[in-house]
Amino acid sequence: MLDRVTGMQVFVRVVSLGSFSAAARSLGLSQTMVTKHITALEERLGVTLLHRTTRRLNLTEAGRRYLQSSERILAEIEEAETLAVADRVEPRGTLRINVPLAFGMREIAPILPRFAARHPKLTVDLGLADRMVDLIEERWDLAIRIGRMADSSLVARKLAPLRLMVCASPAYLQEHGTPKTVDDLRRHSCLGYMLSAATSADRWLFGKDGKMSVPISGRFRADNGDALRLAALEGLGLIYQPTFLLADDLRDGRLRAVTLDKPPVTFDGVFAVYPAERHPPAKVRACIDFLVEAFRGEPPWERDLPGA
Amino acid sequence: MLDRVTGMQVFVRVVSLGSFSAAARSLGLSQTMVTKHITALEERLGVTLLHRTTRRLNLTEAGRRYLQSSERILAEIEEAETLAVADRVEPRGTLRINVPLAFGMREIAPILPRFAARHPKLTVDLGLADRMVDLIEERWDLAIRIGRMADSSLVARKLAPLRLMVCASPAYLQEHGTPKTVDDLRRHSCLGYMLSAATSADRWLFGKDGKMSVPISGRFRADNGDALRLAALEGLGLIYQPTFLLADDLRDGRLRAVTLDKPPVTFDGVFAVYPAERHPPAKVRACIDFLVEAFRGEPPWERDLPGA
DNA sequence: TGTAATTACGGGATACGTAAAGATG
DNA sequence: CATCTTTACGTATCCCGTAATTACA
Repeated sequence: MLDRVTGMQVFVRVVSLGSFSAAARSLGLSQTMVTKHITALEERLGVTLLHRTTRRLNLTEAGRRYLQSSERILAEIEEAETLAVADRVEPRGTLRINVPLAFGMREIAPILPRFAARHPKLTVDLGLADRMVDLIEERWDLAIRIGRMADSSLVARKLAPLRLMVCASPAYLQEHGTPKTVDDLRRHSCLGYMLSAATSADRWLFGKDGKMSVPISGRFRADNGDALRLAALEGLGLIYQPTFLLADDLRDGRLRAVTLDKPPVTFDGVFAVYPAERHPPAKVRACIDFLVEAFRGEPPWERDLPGA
Repeated sequence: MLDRVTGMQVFVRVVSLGSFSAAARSLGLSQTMVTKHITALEERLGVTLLHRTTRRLNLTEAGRRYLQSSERILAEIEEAETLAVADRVEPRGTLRINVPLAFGMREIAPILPRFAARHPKLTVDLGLADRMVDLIEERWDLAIRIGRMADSSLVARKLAPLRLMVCASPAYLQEHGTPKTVDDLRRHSCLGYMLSAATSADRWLFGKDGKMSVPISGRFRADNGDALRLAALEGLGLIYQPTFLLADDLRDGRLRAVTLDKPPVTFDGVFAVYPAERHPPAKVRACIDFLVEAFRGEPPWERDLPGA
């Protein structure tokens, strides 16, 4: 069957130009196809749309009605497609981005408004949550994930490297001593992070790919890095967290880095992840580009970092 | 390229059923084609419409927007096609019918309101004019033509036979005598009709197909049969006109039929003509059927007709 | 492991243009 | 007779379903 939309386009053009051949030339079609489109349309509808001789064209009443409908419908199709195309060209609509709480508050929230300001037609929804969200189910366009990537239905793009450090408050170290090896950790209070697979609440991982796993114990656990940080500031124990979380306190001396005999686990880094689709919308690509740019080179939280 | 409208239909169905295969079953398509329609749509737009795994479907933002557009567009297409189809099923809109003045006033105007009353959605425009109108150019849906058909771009349907008669007022015949042969007409005042090809203003035609042509002369001509009739009533001469024009006067004795040695010209009859199109609208077909029915058998103007 | 979406592939329908015919003013 | 629409006809395209493949819960 001949495409109905094409049929409408041909019909509208024929009427506006008043001639089959003019429409054919104008549309880059053969006269043959113009005839066929019109007759197919009439056949489909069971109605004559145009009285035609070789010299004159006259719309029937049905033709006039159908012409109006066609013009409206074609305009709406074009509008619909324009809207869709706009999506891949210019950031617009709503960008829903999900970010872990601690990293989000420190590194994303301060700079994201600049991104929003850059794209007037875009609304940004920033979700701060440490739990593992289902991007598709909850309709997040984008998320930032810390650590190692697993989900295969997502595309990940690295935004920055990530380092973990063990540290504690000067008061704690003074009182309990400074551990020198990962084995020493067994005799310390270690504030466990309850969420991440890499730093489970009762084990800390060290070495490349976290091959060395050390059981830990402590009197305080949380599923939130900042809560652990506050506990450490109070001298409750050692924490083992990414540098972005610790940087301020290290620089100000409220926390002190602890160097052990094994290097920290190597995480892959900070990633932007989004649903694997053939055509990610412009807003997603633009935001990722923005973030990559913002964290290019040495990430801000690594600058002038004392200790290990 | 895959039909865009079909694509929209598939897309809408997929979303409403939440599954490609369900949509395929529901539409009588293969899963294959559902996939292809959706991906073709996405390819065309350059935008992902659906996040999909084998278990779940989730609209993207662009998909939600396009869904709304699609639903509206499909509804409008259906409405447009329904309107067009209604045209061929039920008389509706405006029927513009053009009828010769004399015949129209006598035979059509009295019965056409019944036709209009029968079709509530129909508006009837009755045009009474003897001049030869261009149906297509002036947008007449239908015309009634008296005599012989010529125009090939029109379809003609016979409504009734047509007879011509020569007659005059009793006073005229008393004063000038009654002609017995067509040759006698040369010595009479013949009131010429200026319009019809069959009865040209200076010739009267007799015999089958009008093979016998008789030159005439008279002191009064008109392009309107009724004007000639009134002249004849005043005794100005003979007239040679269709019986429907003369019937009343013959019955009342104001005119008297004249029988000559040659039969009147055989006209084809009274015809309904309409533009030759493959799909005449219902209003045209209904009106013709109505007229055929009204004039079925012996036409009203031939009943109880005295004279030849 | 079973169901759903996607890809591979072959056959048949058809959209398209060239060229010739028919129509019109 | 020049121009425009329509028909005839051959071809390359692509639309479609079957079947195999991949992905997911």
